[in-house]
Amino acid sequence: MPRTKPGPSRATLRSTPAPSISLKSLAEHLQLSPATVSLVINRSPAAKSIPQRTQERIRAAARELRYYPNFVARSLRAQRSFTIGVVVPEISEGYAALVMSGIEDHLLQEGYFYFVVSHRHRNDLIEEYPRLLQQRAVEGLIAVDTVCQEAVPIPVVAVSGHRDLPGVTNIVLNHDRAARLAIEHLTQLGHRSIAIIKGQAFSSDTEVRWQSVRKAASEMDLSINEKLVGQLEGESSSPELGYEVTRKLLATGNPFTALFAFNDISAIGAIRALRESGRAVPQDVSVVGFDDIQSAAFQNPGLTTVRQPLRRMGVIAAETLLARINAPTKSPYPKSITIEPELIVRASTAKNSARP
Amino acid sequence: MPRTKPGPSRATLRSTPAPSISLKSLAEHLQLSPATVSLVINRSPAAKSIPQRTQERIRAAARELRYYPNFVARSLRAQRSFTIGVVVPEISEGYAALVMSGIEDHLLQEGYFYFVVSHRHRNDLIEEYPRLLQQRAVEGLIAVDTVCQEAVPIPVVAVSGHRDLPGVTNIVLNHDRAARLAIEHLTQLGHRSIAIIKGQAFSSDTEVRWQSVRKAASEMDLSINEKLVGQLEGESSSPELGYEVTRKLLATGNPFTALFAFNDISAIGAIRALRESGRAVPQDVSVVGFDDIQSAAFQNPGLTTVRQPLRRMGVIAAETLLARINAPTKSPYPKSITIEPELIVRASTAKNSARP
DNA sequence: GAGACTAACTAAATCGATTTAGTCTCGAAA
DNA sequence: TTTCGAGACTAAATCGATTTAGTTAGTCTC
Repeated sequence: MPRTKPGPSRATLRSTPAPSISLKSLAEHLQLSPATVSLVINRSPAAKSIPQRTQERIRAAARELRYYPNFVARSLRAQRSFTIGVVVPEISEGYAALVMSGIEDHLLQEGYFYFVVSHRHRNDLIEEYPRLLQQRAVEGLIAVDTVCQEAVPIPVVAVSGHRDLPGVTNIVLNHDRAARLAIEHLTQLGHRSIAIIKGQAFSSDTEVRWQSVRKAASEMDLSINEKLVGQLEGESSSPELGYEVTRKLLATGNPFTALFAFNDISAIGAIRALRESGRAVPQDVSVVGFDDIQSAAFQNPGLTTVRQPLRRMGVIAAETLLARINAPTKSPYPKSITIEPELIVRASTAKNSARP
Repeated sequence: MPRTKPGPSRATLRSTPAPSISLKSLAEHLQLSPATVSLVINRSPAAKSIPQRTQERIRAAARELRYYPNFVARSLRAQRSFTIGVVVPEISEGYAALVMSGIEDHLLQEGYFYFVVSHRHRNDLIEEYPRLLQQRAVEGLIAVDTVCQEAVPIPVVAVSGHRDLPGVTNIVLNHDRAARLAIEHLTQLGHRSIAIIKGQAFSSDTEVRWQSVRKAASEMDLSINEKLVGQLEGESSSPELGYEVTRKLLATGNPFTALFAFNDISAIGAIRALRESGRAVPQDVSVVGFDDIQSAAFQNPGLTTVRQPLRRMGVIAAETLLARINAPTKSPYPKSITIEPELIVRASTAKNSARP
């Protein structure tokens, strides 16, 4: 049975407190036909035979009676909604919020609005929401850190997407470069025993980044001790997760002088675990985060981290999506766009002081 | 001239890659009229005279041909959009993001979607966005930490709103209680010289909270030294602001053993400034924040703070708004709903060790 | 066999704007 | 005096679904 949601299944007629008059009543008031008024208001080329005087009169009346075209009627007629759907794992996370802020910037500027839905890693919702959004007539989708399951018939841009799906443009960080920046920084400081915290299995960046880290390490003749590799576990996005992994890493007894965390949040948790175990950061252990979220700079010590230009990635996602939406159908589109990371050195990393 | 945005002013006809067939074609396929099909699909009471066999046939075909009712057409006819507008100062702030996450939870559950717009404290946008949202046919508005300028003809719920406007339901924290919790906590620890950081002038909570603090202080026979009162300045929401004010407070030379910040973000900045000046937190100065954002717990030391149940406030805002939207017109609605705060004691406050 | 009912549908209006294909009037050219 | 063209509009179809007020055919009743 087709889903009749959203809203109560039988749409009930309600009298909304009429905010605006209709084209028809405006036309009546002017003693003209709706057609004429519409042509003038939309500055259609077909209005060129209508004398300036009449045009002025129409516009004046529209202003005076506060006529605003009904957006829904217009959407129906034009088969366009000027609306985008944005799918994120969780709104209240710094990562998604920053990307969204970039998305918003560009979309609103171009006259588009967007719906946000967050799936909290629930697979049923990841499948259902794109469908619901399509029923809501969105013209395109932006998926943030979310692996889309099936192809959809509208343009999709995935921020940190990594699967090569038809119809999807992926915006990806240059992870090879990101890993190299971090590892290089640490090795240059003299660190050879580096612990790594991988992301959760469900995060779309996890696998790619891990490969990049291994690649960067081998390029620098650094061997990664498997005993020093941990993985975030759990759905939440609190530093707690990083704290737990780090405690486990410490518990194994394998010494390390540096730690590269999957993201800033987990790096913050890691620092707490290290402190509790009596290790000072950065004197005993250097810590590098990832993302450069706002509070990274205001940790104590300030967090050295690999910055992802998240806001910028949001803007690019929006630009790319609108370009695809407004391009002639079936014209080619980019399958992938690469973004460059940047190393932000703060106070959580220092020269290795352990004797060699 | 009426605003013809959003979207290009002349709506252009585009062939969206047809994702769904229309009611009409489904009806043709079934050799029935659209009316019949509609009645059955919507389980309208008027369909009771249609035999079960036919109903089954219709539903089966709908499923098979993947018929989904066109939402825009439905909206137009029913004069309902099942869409809400949410106005926030800035998406990427923990405060708004948490409230939004609560809003979303409830709205989606009830079959509503929402548009988000962020005004970044620009007055022109604060005026324009509610208008644009109304043109987009939203059925109600939730304003987060935003002072609405003029009355709008649709239901509005303001989270942390404080002005008594017609048509607006305010969701407010019990600031008197919040201030008392913080001040009481500090005085019980033996603090008598307490510095206060007020919020920015544009924040809707600033004034109310300040009055509550004065009231709480006088109730506890504590006099607030004007020299120990600072105010956040600047639009950004980084700890930098709290850092700056605290430096100024320290520069005046007036001693204090405790500090009550406007929010957690500024408390974090304050702690940094205190440290830089050689004061340890909490040994030399106790610090209390406000909000209890996620990272408050993971500061070093963990931040003692007054928790606002932000997520919960979002849920309540959404509930209240939907109740108003679906209530019979002109029925009375709550002007104000009060939320209770909670003191979360962590490690940034301690007994006053200065000699009396 | 007329009238009353009921079951099983459907025609058509409606929501509000857009747009194509006209219509009507007037002045000028042939 | 017809004809053409332009100027100033407008009728009506369309987008897709909903819903009221029917219609038709058959059954039952007295």
